Amino acid sequence: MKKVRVRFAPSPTGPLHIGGVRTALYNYLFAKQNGGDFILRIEDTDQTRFVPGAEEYIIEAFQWLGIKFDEGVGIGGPFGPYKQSERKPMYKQYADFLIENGWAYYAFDTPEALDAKRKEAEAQKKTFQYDATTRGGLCNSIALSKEEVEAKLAAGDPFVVRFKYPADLDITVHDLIRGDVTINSNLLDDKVLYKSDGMPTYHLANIVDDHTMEISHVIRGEEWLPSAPLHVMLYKAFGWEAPQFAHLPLLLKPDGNGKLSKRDGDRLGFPVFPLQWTDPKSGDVSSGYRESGYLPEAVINMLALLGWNPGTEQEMMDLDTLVKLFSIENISKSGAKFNLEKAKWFNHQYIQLASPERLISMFEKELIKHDVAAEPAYLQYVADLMKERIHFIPEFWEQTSYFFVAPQEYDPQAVKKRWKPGTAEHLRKMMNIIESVQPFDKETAHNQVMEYVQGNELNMGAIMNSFRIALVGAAKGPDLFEIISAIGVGETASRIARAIQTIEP
RNA sequence: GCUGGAUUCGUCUAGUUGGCCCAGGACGUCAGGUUUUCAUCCUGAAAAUCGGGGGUUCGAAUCCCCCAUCCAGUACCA
Repeated sequence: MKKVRVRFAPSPTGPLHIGGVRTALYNYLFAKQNGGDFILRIEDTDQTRFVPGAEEYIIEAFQWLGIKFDEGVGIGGPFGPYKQSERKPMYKQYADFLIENGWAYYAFDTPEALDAKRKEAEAQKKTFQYDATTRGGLCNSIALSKEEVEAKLAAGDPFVVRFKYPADLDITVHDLIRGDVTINSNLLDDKVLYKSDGMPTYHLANIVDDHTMEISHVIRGEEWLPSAPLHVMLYKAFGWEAPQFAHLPLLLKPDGNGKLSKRDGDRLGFPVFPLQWTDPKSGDVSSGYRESGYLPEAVINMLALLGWNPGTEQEMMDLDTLVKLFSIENISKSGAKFNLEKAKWFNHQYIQLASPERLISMFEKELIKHDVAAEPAYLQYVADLMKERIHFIPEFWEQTSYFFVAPQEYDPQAVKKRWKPGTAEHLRKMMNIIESVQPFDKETAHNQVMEYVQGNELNMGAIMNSFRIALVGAAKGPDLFEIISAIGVGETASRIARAIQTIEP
């Protein structure tokens, strides 16, 4: 059996879309499961859409995700170059081969002439199609005489090469996910294979590269399904064995229908890109999963389950497990809507699973952003206490800042609800009790304070929350005596004093 | 418009050869519990007449036919 070789082939036209990441992930899982190779090819045949930095972005994104390529741009390999612009010289001969064998022809029609044809057809509520019925009336090597064609070529007139579909032929694409898909060639138009700038189009470059790189399986987005018949015909024209095809369902926007797009993320508050991206032209910044505080394994797990499942009820799967369990048969046929809540849940799960070392390292990085430093042992203590409340990495600061710095303000709603006349006096007395516990012990302190609260028949909820407001700044957080134990009795006393002064001036 | 694809709880989905499905799990939602608060956590509940309509069958989410809706493609873009 042929060795499994799959590729991910993005265009460097901007940041990598999360749907593209899923496509790459499925390719990777399939390759690794079958002991095959996973290749990164850059499809930059459209020079007008090239965006600087996009290629580097793609490589960095996969590095972050832990998805490794065996060959390709940035790695090298025996089938290089892996960038289509660098393969430019080799495509011409394949276009020529097609022309020589009657599978393609030269077309000299200007874009303006074709536009006019399209508008004309549109006016009659029809669609203009460059095909067997219209070829004869257009400016190409089928309609023109041999001499005219040669004269045009000799004169250096711009031309494209178009594929010549045989008339009335049923073309069947066997898709691993959808089964056989058949379409009649009369409904297809003669696609441009080779552009007037001397570059192949996607279709030609794709087939030539997949063949010469010995790709065994083409796993790509569903948007390619309509052009799959062309690809099948191209393999046939060249006399090459076609790879197996699998067209993945689309990733849909969470509200309504339709493909997930860049704008949806900005609108709905979740990233559409793995890494943050700054548009080099406009300067617009799009958020990324990494910068938003997602763990790469959570992103991978969530993405894997958007359109696939292991056939069991297992949901938590790391990359290695995914490699073992993945199967093309279990890929669903319909598009999947992105679900922010589930993504959040996954991230929470993976934060709970993170090793203490990793937790501390993430924690430290967040603190540095706020110019705060702390001993690893202290970080460890706070992390153990707080990690189950954290969903995203930035919360390592947002949820824990009071362990490092005194609150700068007090939640007015909480104060209004919990801070009553007499509160200050009770806090002072409780503080005295806590200070009298020598050496400090959180359980002893807790018990003695409880005695005071009960002995004075105080409202537990009110009094403890006012204490909490003083330490935290809001009515939230873990056990009070854990906080006191962490920040120290001295700091506790000064926070109490400060709260009283601020709230009851 | 044309062509192709898709259609099970709000969402992701299980359901592959018709009966074990008056449809299971997860996220979310709601209720209760735990807690001094918030979050977490635990327990429970509601939630899909399987897009609709016809068949076939003792029996259909699963097979057949028709319809509807949604999506994709329809560029010298990928």
